[in-house]
Amino acid sequence: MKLATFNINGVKARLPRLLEWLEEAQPDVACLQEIKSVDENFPRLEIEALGYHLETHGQKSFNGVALLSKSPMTDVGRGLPGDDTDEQARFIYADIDGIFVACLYLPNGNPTPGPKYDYKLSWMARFHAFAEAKLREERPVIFAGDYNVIPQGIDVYDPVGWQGDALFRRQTRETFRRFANLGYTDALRTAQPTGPAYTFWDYQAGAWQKDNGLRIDHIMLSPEAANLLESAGIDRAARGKEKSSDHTPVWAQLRRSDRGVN
DNA sequence: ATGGTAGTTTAACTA
Repeated sequence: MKLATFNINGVKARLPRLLEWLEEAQPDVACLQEIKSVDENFPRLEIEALGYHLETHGQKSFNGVALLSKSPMTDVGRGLPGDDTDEQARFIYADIDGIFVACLYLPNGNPTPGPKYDYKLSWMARFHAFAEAKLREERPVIFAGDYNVIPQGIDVYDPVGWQGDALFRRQTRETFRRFANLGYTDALRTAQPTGPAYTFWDYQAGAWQKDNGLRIDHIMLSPEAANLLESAGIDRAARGKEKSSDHTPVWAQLRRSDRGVN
């Protein structure tokens, strides 16, 4: 199974790029973030025409996540548990071929300090609790998406300049590390342990041309899912196209989990 | 210290 995550930054503006990427990359499962669309306006027919089942959790103007899968999805859920007052559409999950797959768009958190950073930390605390509970099921679990977290200095072009930013400050990295240390493996860093592996380049200041990137899109695997990992990578070429998203897709290839693999 | 770009939506917010 090939699973990919892609922050598309607006499904309406990005539809041609999205369709062309799906046809080229042929992911079995795609986790999309920042669809910036309500469910009723999502271009469902175009996606289904490529052979995908589709589940969305949309919102007007901002945020919004979607799951695309060539296999049917069951036990679909929307929203991150733990706060009934949270109206932001940042989390959707489903069972796909025996694997639990969640697509997430973690809050940016800037400016910091302030209410937006507080929201980021509280969202991460709820996510930690969810991921910890999921681990106890002892089965393949995948959390893929835009984490808005730069895990280490190697994952940003200018670590000093970014040290106060909500994506990189110490508390953000520590909170992400505590989640990972529950037992979640970073698929991309398993395939590529060293060196820059950016997934985002700002539209501004020629960031793409200068390769001033960040690694903030991650595919995190439970131990049972990590056992299935064959390879992982970044579709860098997508970022260089006309009218591209400011993010580029990250993918992981996993063996099917239909047997008792240890 | 500000602005640089893009999407959604139409002045301002988010990133």
